[in-house]
Amino acid sequence: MGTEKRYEYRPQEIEPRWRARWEETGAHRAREEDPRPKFYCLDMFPYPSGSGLHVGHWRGYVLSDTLARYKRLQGFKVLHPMGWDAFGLPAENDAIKKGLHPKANTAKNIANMKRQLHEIGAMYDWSREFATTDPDYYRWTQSIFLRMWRRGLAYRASMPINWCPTCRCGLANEEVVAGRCERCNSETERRDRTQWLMRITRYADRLLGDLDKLDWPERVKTMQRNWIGRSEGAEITFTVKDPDGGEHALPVFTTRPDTLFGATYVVLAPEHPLAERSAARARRGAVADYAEEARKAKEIERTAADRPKTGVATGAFAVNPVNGERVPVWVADYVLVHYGTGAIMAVPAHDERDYAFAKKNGLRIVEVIRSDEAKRNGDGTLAEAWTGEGTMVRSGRFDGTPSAAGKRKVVESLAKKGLGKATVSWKLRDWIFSRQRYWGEPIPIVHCAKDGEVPVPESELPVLLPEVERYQVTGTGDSPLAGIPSWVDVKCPKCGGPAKRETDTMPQWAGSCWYFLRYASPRFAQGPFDPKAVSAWLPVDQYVGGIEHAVLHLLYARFFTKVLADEGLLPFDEPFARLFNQGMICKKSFWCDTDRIYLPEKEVADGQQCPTCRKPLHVELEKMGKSKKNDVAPDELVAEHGADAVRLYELFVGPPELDSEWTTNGINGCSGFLARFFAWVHRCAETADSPDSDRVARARHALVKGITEKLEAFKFNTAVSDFMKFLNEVQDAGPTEVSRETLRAAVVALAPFCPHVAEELWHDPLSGSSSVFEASWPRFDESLARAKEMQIPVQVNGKLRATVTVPDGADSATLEKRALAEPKVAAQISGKSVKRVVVVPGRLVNVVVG
RNA sequence: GCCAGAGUGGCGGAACCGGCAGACGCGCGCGAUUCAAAAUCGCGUUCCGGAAACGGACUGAGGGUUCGAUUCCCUCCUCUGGCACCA
Repeated sequence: MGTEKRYEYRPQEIEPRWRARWEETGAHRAREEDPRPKFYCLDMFPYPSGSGLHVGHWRGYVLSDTLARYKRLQGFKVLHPMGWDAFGLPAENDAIKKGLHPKANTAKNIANMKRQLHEIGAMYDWSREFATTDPDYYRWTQSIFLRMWRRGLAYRASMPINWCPTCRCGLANEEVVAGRCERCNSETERRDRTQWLMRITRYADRLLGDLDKLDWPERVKTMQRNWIGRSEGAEITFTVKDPDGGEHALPVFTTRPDTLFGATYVVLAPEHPLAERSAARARRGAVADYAEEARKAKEIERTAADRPKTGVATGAFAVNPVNGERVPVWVADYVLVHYGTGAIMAVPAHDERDYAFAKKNGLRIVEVIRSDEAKRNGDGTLAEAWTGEGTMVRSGRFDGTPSAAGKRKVVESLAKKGLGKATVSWKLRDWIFSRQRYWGEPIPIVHCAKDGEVPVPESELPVLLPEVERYQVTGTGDSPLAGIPSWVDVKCPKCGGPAKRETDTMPQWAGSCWYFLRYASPRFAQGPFDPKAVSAWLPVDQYVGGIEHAVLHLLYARFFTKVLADEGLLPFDEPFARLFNQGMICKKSFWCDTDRIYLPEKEVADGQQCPTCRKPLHVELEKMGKSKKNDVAPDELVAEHGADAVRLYELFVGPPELDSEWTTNGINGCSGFLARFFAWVHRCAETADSPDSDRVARARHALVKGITEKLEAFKFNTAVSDFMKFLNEVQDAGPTEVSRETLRAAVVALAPFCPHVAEELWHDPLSGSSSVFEASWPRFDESLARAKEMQIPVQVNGKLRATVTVPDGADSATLEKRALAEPKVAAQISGKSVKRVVVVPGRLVNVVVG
């Protein structure tokens, strides 16, 4: 015990030294000319926030770094880059809050976050660092935008948009959650504005179909499938007469053409062009009022699920193409203008929403799909809508047809008359791509009275953001850029006449749609990326990040990649082969209802009371965050235990894909383990090299086997416990039982997890001449990883009664004999007849008695 | 409502393909060291009964399949996340 004191583990001394050394020697540089196979390990692009990293942020970074270093030791050339997603609303809002210019504020935040990331000890290749706000980068974001514009993928349209009254700007649909602004939680309104959109819908089928190619978590793929929302059905054309006698075709979308005979009314979305046009004169005012109300209604009210269905009759009638029946036309906001055709045929007997609406408004309910499973009233009428399968009835010549076959037959018969066709509808909508904000990439388009939209010539890119004093939103809905005539007024690149620059900027997502391509050749000046470098490094082999990007970023990045592939710039059309979503780090938060504030744990009085008002606090386990005052800064932990210990605990805290609770004490176990490991290696190295004893050899092979298998399976938490188990075992053995080879294997196996201490031990006492990361991953021998003797449990009727020790590989006969000879077993079976003995060699013996 | 995921000691969690439930760590208890404390080391630690030997119970609840179920099947409960009038 006294000797251990000599080998005191001092991470504060070891870690900065090795980080400086790696930096000096360029140890983490990814080199294209390296002949080894490549591995591209990427963290999701961080936004450099001003509030700094907490241990929750560390989790993903530690995870990806451990994997990257493991791959490196396995003989891959590893690309593990880092950079900054620095444009966008949060960056701008943060700057406004601090009264700084976003450019200065962003630079400050980047410097701070980079310093914090260094502490982790990750093998980032900082020579490839860039930010989306670098003109050298956004020049190419603008260039890619122009490629999309030329392909007709970027276009302008006037449409109702989500307007956030607090941020005073438009939001993409994806930024509106339950009718509220995702960032500030204000209720959003609808306003009309000319917007830039991306025609992502043109790629809907490929974005959906190619999900099958990806090694991604199933839930992320499911979320994307739901978001894209492919729905097979039919467009069926009804006919509507307006009061002036004009006839209008009214296509409706349905997934249930088999229920067409049960359509008892038709509903138009309030914004549908025929709503007012077709309304009877006496009803026109009511329809217009209803539409106006619906238009102004806040999104939150409109989408509330249990909201009662409202609507007005237009007084017009539509003709059902299958039987010529006249049914009333209604306008109701439960029909959405942007889905399908913005109009539906209502079949109350077989659709819950139509059923509710029909009941409320006294409309007819006609059952046309017969099923014994349907719930009925005493008189045999439907007690609720039957939405399942059944047999067609009251459907003319289709009577008796099963509904599944009926879908096809009805459409076929309509198609012959040109009154219907099979179609596919998508939930996915085009992506609103413009923001009325200062801090984003200017959209490189010039508006000319004569030539219309004119792209800024490539040679004039980037369109730089002007340096300005005021960049706050105007509140008029225009970008602050609109208020700078010297920037806005330009000559038309085409005709030289007076023209104006587009003043909208791109959304934050823009820069993160292709950054993973730029890392391959970050300083390339002839294009967004060097095709050679991109084909050498891409696609990304392992992408690591939070689940919050399951749909938006990951869908947009896939979209951009497909467009660039169609441009002939990429030899692949999916950017991220494999995806891993780490769970969140949580911690208890303390909320005082009276004071309406969160309290940090250390200010909470005994008995979980508020220190000021003495009332009990709301205690909840929540995602760690500064705003909830439950964040833990890594700085103090690093100062006390070292980065390696923090890294180890980040992995040990729980299964990486699940949320885990951070406990302050938990890290002690990891830090203690490293101290013991450090001393153990030194102590063993002191003795003359001796061969491994049997148990040490076994422990080593079991360790390497365990770590290798667990890293491959992303089971970082149990990999760490394998290490602890190993040390517990070999510590029981004396130093003279341990070979040099075992020490080397253990140190290399630790290196992905705790790179600093592994590097230190590799050099001293193991006298490595180059970096431990130049070593190769240790091999293991399955047979040596097994113990020579094993304990086999013996059960009687499934209950454990004894354990016998037998040599590894003992056969069934031996096991049975030994088991029955066991006194405790004999006692249990005496006086009973042995019906059967189940022997599983290497596992157990179960004696069945009756 | 629909679709995922989860439910195991005081706590975080482990358990290969159906084979000793509770690995590993935290916490706690006892002991060593210390003038003392921290740190460190050793031993113990699912629960109930028992001084102990030992016996019994136990993986959200209930049922089923099996020699044997945390693991497979059915019914139900709870929690978390996503979607939510998408016709």
